[in-house]
Amino acid sequence: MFSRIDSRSPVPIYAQIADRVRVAVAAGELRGGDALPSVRALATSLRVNPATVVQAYRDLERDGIVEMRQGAGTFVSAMGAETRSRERTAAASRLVRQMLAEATRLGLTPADVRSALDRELPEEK
Amino acid sequence: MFSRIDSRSPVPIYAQIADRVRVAVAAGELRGGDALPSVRALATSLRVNPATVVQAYRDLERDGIVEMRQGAGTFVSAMGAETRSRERTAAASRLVRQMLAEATRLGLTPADVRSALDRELPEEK
DNA sequence: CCTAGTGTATCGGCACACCAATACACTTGC
DNA sequence: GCAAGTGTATTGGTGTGCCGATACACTAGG
Repeated sequence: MFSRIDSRSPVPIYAQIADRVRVAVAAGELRGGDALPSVRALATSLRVNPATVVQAYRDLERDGIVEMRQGAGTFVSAMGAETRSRERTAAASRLVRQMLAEATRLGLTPADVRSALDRELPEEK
Repeated sequence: MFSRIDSRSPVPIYAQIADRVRVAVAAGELRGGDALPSVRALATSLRVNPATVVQAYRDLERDGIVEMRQGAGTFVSAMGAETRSRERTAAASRLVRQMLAEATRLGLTPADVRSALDRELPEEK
């Protein structure tokens, strides 16, 4: 599950780890209550420092994806289906708002962004 | 034109300067051949180091927005209307592609992004 | 020419993100 | 209880982006 970690990538290792968990949860491979690898186990497995794994897990906890219980382990938090769906739409909105702000920063209009999205996502049903 | 520069902002000063020029050019306030403030003049006006202004101008030059001529000054480069329009669409595409990459990084689908954009931009004709 | 004004180049400090190392505190299971 | 395994906290090293300082090279105008 954590096979591909690139230490030379510009995206930090802790982000790569957290992203793996995110997509695994989003894809349903990990469900509420499932245990994640322990900080040490994952760290030695990835040839990485435990603190790096901790940072990844803490980010996930801040976003409500997992819960860290001292002495016990780290587990993906149980979320109802509609809560999860709401989280997805909220994340998407944050992303889009941030992009729109960047667009106006560059002198682009919302219409420019919309047509660009239509261009990048042609497969529309 | 450069009245509002926030040195405590997380976005770097050189980016703030470059952005000002970008929107001024996009809005038509600056046209091809117009001279920008000299590196030193703008630097002292903003209470900023000349090298910071240089970095902003170099970024603009890399993007083809301006041309720096040693000993002469910095001028916005003359671009045909269709060239400018092509630049806009290219910039918008870059932005959207980058956002889509981030979205998949978070386990979101293109459909999530599209519906989020529809939600954020309701005024559509 | 040559001076004043322009961009160019290089160095250095500062802050911060990233990550390794190490010692500490807690929970579980026997 | 207590040992093994878990998360927690602190410290420090390394790299890099940001920006200030200073000296250099070129171009215009008189």
